[in-house]
Amino acid sequence: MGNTLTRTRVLDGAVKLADEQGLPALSMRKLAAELGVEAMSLYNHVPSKAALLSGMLEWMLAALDIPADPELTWTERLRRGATSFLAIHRSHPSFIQLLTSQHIHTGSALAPTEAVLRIFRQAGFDGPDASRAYQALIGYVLGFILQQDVGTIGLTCCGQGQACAHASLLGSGDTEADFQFGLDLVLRGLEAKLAG
Amino acid sequence: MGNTLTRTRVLDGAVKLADEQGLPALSMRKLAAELGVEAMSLYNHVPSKAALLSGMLEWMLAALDIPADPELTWTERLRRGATSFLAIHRSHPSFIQLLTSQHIHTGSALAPTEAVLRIFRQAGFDGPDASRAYQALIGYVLGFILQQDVGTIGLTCCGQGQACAHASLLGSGDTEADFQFGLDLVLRGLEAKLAG
DNA sequence: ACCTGAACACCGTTCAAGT
DNA sequence: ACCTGAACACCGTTCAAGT
Repeated sequence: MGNTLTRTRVLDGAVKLADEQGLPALSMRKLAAELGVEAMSLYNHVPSKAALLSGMLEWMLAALDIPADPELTWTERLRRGATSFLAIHRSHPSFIQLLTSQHIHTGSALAPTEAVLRIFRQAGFDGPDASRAYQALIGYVLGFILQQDVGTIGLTCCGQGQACAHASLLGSGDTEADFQFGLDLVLRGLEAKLAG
Repeated sequence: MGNTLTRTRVLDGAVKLADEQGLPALSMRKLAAELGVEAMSLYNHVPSKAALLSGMLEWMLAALDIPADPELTWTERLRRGATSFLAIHRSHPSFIQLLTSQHIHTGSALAPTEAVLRIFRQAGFDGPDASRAYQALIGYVLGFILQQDVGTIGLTCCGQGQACAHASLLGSGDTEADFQFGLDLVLRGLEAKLAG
């Protein structure tokens, strides 16, 4: 039968479990049960839980698409890359938490960074400025996503007796438009930096 | 003797332990031992570990200073607020992780948000735009800090056999300057939005 | 080579008992 | 009112034993 336990089957199951029940609910024992196997069997395909989490992150990063197409302007390429990043977060809510807790140094994690830096260099940013441009862009993208989970959720309730006008204040409803607003801000700012 | 266990003493100890050994090392049992007490004694002053973590976050947020001084330009007030935020992260490495994992809805968490929104409204941003300006600014600040822990650390090593030029590529050494670079980008972008 | 089950050293938390 | 100790339901992981 095709039910042999394998590394990809373990990763698939782990991502599925995290997607459905959240990252805190993911334990080796629960994952094993979900796969109809004993907890210790997992260790034949993954050396530790940390390695499992890193594997899940790589699994998700595989969907990241940063176009290198020279027909597109550099801002357009970055805009699409950022949007692809946001899409991963939408499909896998644990994405950001994995990204910020798992330190991976494999090619699959470095490739995206190099791709973005390459775009900045081609656009005309020199060494240090390419690095800073990278930090500004990724900073915004990362932070915006983080806020959706923190800010918005955390602020749906109010202290004291005041009514809750805050939930609507932040996140105007159209998250996609909110995201593009700030993305535009950063990209235009970088364009201006390049011209001036 | 002044060794009576108290909520503030518990919070002080928890922050200290997290500062020194990292958030993952903070357990109710270890914290109790540090305070020379049994684990269950903590529950007389804090209802749960989640409440302890929220308490720690409020503890840290108390140091956040967002000036309201009308003598300062709105960009200067925001710049100082953002810098104060970064300073908290410097003193307490767990700050961001607590902020993104603990959903608090007390006044101490809402006050900073309202302060920033007030500054944007006074600057001339109307409802939805104030919200988006807020998201863009906080997004950058949050994301930049996150990167320091992720990006930089995660990328100090390289895949394959290529030498490690990446560590120096990102984070040009002067983190403060790197931070101000992107902060400037966002604030100038918002200024332009207001004028145009 | 892969799976299993018992075991170890941890967790947060409940509950009954002490003062 | 506050502290304690045993206990419960979990963790990740080691190790010896099975196939």
